[in-house]
Amino acid sequence: MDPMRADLVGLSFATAPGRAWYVPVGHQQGSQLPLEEVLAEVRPLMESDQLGKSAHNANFDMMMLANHGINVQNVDHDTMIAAHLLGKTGIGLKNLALEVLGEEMTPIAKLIGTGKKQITFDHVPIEAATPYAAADADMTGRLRSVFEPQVKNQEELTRLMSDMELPLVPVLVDMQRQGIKVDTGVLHEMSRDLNEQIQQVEEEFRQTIKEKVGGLSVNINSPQQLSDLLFKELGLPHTRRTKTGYSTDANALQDLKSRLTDDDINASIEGIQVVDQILEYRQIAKLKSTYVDALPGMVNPATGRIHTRYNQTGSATGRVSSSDPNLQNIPIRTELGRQVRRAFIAPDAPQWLLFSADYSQIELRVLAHLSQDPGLLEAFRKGEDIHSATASSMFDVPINEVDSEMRRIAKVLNFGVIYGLSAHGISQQTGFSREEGSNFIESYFAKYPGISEYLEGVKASARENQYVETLLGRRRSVPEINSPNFNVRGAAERMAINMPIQGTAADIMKLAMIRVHRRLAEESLRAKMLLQVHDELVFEVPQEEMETLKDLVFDEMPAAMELDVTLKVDAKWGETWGDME
DNA sequence: GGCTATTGCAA
DNA sequence: TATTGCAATAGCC
Repeated sequence: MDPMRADLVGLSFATAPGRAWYVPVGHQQGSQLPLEEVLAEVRPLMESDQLGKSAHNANFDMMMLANHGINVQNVDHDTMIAAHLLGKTGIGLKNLALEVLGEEMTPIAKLIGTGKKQITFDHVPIEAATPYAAADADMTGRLRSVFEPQVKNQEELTRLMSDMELPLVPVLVDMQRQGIKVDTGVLHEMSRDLNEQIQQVEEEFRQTIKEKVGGLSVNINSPQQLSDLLFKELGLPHTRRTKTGYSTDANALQDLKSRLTDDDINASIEGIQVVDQILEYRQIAKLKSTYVDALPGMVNPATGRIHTRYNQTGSATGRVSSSDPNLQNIPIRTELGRQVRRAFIAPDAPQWLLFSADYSQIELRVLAHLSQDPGLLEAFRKGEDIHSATASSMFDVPINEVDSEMRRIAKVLNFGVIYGLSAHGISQQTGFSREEGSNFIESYFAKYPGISEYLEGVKASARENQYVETLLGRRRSVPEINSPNFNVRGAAERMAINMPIQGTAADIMKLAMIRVHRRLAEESLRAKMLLQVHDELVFEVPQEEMETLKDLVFDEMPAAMELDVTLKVDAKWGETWGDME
């Protein structure tokens, strides 16, 4: 087999961890395949890859083969991207085959088994694997022939495909392969500390509830059991209903607490104590189970790094998502949480550092451009703090007389407008009444009439077309926009409002990543792009390249898209992701 | 073990 | 009863 054969088209089949097999697209079930030949060549390369069996997706393998001079194109992934652009969100090859082609495909589980007896795919005998590989190849080929013309039919989608999604693939793969270094010592130490704290809080919790429940055990991790405890045993005032009981989430518990504090009749030292203990337990337990204890197990022993997976076809708005682990939701807002970020480190500090560049208020800038609201545009052009500027307008005071409460409220409105605000949402976020929430919205739109008109326009267009789109024409279908059901329609309207804003911001970031990646290569820098967190890019960089990298991202990120407001980029750097300035 | 519900972390 | 994600635990089948 000639490794550079142009018609060897890569196709991921059965992603056992770190293992994908490649067969030419278009082969049908039962046809003769040169699978043995392909495997003979590809398998040793995969076995020898330094990252070994670390969990990765097909593109990871594709690029690995490309690095070894095998000219593969991952048509499987390309087809999924096309399907995604066409609005087929969140479904894989098997579902697409069923939905689009009416073909039922046998799940891999049938071949490799499940549970303890499960084997990885590279141990499946070749005779057994061949028909499955052929089925994947066949379906992918047929799906491509369905989707390709549909994409070509729409100029915007063709451009998104050729100028954005396809060039982004190798960027994401490089980031996945590079990984980020993690100091597991920091995490192990934290785990011990948190364990003690958890034991202590749980013990206090048991003491507090002992008299009420006697010998009965309450699992503090079970919302159902907590609901019974708080609202049946302790008789506390009800929170909002869920399907299984009363809500015990942090919001509900905070509300409950304030009612227990304010209301003399319900005054309950014991109740307040239990609620506080649950809240504290939850905070620590969440951190420990989701991050502190989980992350060390995700470090690849060969690289000492965590290699997240980036999903290019996972979201309805065009965002990239991250999994295994998700590095887009590592804590930062509390000091305890930020400590987790400190475990993400530069290699060989201080010769190397981590560097982070983020778009400042990208979604509000996008909104200013899309809505052309004069007030919002002007505020950005003046370079003002946007929430203070909004507060200044809303409350009719000079910007230097805006106090923190006014700014807080304005900030809620600015965020709210991106999410499709409601009077109720605003009241929840601000702590004011629904009535006052409604008044805030009214004065907000009075000052930003362009935003109001824009939102009405988006909704009208959505009702007409059943879809909304970003500035570059990425679409999201919103069929329920015309639902007679108030709740269903309302939800669709909020999605319709949010998608063009969030999606345009996501498009900008994708273009920026392609530009920055290209420049890093062109200038042969050792700096590497590691993470994307929606509006932020994280790099590792040798100190002597720091200034170059800074100039580079300040050049490329704002230039990703030309809007009527400039795209501002902030940067910070340090030895860990947790302490940067 | 697969599925749903609840909860909570990020932008 | 604000948008987009991913993931942990409980609890059911």
